[in-house]
Amino acid sequence: MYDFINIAKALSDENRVRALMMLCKGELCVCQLIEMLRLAPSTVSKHMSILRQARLVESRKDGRWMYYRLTDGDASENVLQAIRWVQNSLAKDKQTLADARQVKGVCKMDKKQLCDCYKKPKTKG
Amino acid sequence: MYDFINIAKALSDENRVRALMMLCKGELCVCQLIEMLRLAPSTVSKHMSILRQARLVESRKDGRWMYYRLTDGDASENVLQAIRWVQNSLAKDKQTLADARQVKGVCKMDKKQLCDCYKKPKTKG
DNA sequence: GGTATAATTCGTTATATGACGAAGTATAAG
DNA sequence: CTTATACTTCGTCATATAACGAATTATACC
Repeated sequence: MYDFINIAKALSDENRVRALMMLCKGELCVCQLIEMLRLAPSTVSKHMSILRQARLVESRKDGRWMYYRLTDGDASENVLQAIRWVQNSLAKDKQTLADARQVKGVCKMDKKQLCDCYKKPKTKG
Repeated sequence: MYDFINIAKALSDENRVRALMMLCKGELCVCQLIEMLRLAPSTVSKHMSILRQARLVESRKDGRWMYYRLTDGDASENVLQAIRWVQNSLAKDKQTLADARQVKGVCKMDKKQLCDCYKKPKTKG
């Protein structure tokens, strides 16, 4: 029950669900998620840790960069079912589609440049 | 997205999830849910209205009694999938099994007697 | 009609959550 | 070794949520 509630809570915030959907096409770095969600680094980090605690995502560290991806093989059936539910429910969602479009561009950007963005006082719009 | 988040929020409270699971075997009256959850009538009523807003349950009024049941046929695929996810995740959950056992007894009780219970200052325990 | 009653709505309170910036940690670069 | 940097943790604040009892609504019974 506790695990279930944890997953449901993780899925009850729009920014977390957006992040989760963005990971459908492959792993993303925190700085890329920051760029997409337009939230403070600390906020995005917290969101991702909540998703990870719920076992919905996994992470790997590559140097200074932290990558998050959807949990796959080694996930419990309940987690997998939850992920399928999110994906089915939001496959045609407006925000999801817009994010999917935009994330492609973000992936092409140089990560160094990306990280510089959120240090300046909100120049990028 | 809004609908999805609404469902996830509805599922992120243990008492609401317990209520939902109790409805798997058939409809229940509010007074029966009050007895099971051991919460104030106003609290239970609020919980059920949240579940209804999320379209996870439907209700019918029979005289003074209000019955809630799981949404079935006329539900969206996303709602049905959410319900299946809850059911699969919690089929073997300890709390769920205990509730299933207890709810049988509550269903056999006289509703009038049941409703009297929560008017007295917490005698039943 | 008036009273009792099942449920809901309203108002209040305590706690949980989401946001941020500052401080801290771990790794890369000089 | 020192500095820069990508991310996380911590502390704080505003808002959301869950709980309750009081007041209200809708229906049954007299």
